[in-house]
Amino acid sequence: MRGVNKVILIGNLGRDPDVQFLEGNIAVAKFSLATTETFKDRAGKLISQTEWHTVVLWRGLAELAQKYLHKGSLVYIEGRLRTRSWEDKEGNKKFATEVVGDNLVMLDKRMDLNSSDHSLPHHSSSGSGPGESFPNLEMPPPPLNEPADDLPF
Amino acid sequence: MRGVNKVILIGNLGRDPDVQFLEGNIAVAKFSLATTETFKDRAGKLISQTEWHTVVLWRGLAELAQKYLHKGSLVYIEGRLRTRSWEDKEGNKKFATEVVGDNLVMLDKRMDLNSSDHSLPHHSSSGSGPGESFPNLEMPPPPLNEPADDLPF
Amino acid sequence: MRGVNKVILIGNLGRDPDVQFLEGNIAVAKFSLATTETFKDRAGKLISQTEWHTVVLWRGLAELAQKYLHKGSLVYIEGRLRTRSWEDKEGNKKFATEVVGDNLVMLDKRMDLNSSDHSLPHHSSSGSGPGESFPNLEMPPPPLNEPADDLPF
Amino acid sequence: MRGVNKVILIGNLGRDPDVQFLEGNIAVAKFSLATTETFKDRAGKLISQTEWHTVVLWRGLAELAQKYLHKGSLVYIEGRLRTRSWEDKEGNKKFATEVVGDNLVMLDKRMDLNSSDHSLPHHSSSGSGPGESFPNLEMPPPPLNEPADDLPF
DNA sequence: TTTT
DNA sequence: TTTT
Repeated sequence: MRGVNKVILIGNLGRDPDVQFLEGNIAVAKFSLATTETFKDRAGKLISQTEWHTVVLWRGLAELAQKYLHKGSLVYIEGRLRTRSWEDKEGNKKFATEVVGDNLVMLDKRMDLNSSDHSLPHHSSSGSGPGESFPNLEMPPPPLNEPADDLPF
Repeated sequence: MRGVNKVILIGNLGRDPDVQFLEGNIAVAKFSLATTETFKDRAGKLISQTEWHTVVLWRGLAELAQKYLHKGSLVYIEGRLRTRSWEDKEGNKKFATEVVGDNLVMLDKRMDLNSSDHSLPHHSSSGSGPGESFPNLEMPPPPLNEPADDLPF
Repeated sequence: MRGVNKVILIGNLGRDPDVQFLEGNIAVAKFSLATTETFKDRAGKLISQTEWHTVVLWRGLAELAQKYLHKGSLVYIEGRLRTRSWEDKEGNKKFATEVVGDNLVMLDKRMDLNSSDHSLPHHSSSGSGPGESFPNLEMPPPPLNEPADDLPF
Repeated sequence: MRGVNKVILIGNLGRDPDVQFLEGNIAVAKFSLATTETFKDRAGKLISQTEWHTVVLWRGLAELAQKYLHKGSLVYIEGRLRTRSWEDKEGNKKFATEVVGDNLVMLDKRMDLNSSDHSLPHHSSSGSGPGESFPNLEMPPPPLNEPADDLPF
């Protein structure tokens, strides 16, 4: 391949994720993410600029989103751009550009997953239950689990 | 600020850049960029997937684009996502997501800018000639860096 | 230029930043940053892997670090790799690779800077004072402050 | 996980890759990569700054490196930082920071892998021939994407 | 040396 | 529509 298509976002969810299950029980989550960048303009005035992104997550990441993300959550998303187009009922050509995430890092304190106890309550509006043992963690950048320090160099 | 909005693309221009000059002689360049990623599907078949992006460059970068980029050019673009919306004449809400570039690296051989002479002819789709000696490819044998700048550590 | 040298880190400071001022009152901050990635190995076992990085910040970013960062702070750092080498007193060749940051985003709740009130206490060990009015915010990726939506396309 | 450790490089190999095979026939490639960034200093003078990185690739990527990369090759590398430490024979503590790559894009024309034939000769420093028709540079006129996959939105 |  |  001779191409790269990469997006990196840190921002807050505008609403709770919308999660659906396709045939085969494949989860798809979708939410709006606001990234706000602050800088000084030429006059030295602090300018805050917010951009809204549509983020789409599949499978394990979608299930994580369903369980742990909600309106206001701060997340890091790494993914790629994808533009879809279609015609609405009036025959108007429509475009929508989305960020298809393949890595998700939750940045809210309450949402850390590094602990071995994953059943903490988490400020969630949707609720959850026991036994959230992350069978689907499936973090995308596959380990590779190299023989580490026996590098022959 | 608590946000990040970053895009990294490597791809080819679909057409020559469209460059305009706003009042104040501010250059704005716009072009379509195709990023093609190749991967294997579950059956092990090589799948090639092309995504088109609208890239917008301002000022100096737009002028570089005008001078050196053309249909087919391979470039690295680093920038941020920006979605604009408007209503067309029929009153339909329209959206367009663009990548506003704030870094540009030309990856075609003929387009190297490391020389101090930026007035080379370009737009050449094939031709070459003498003097393509790429002295900077013959780089000093690996490391051996200098003893820092003035870092007090 | 035909090169890219970019690093993106999210992690926690191992200690309070070490900040020094060079002649000309130029601030330089240095700290260790731990990035922890969790993934499943082939056996499905959750593996947590921590890497330590040396981060160096200059000028305005160094001053932000001094004021707002401390041991444990969660930050996003964007920068570039730089390897320095020297000989110690025994004449041994030494190398050190650092991440020179040119963007910093504080991800701890208490440390948000988007508010207009910047004098909040912040769990800091070093303390601060009133009137921290961010004269040096100087976020690196210069605004560019484009004439926005009067884009001629 | 609450960490990110990501490196993105574009540069030229300083030497042919050094490839070794560990037990289990696992390939490991190692090479030096020079990234050169050009910018203007305060006096407006063009400054060119080269940084050398040690890149390590595993398995399939190492095999690609062996087949297609050589001294001077221009590549995009995406990976993560890893610092190893050890003591040399004299008992001196040594450190080495490497970029462990998990994505590789070859940016030299001759090295395009978009074809399904990966067995091309490479190591050729100049020659060319028939069949370099790059049909994928003649891409379909911009957008007009397909109506999504099966996304339920 | 961090974080959960 | 978020966040501070």
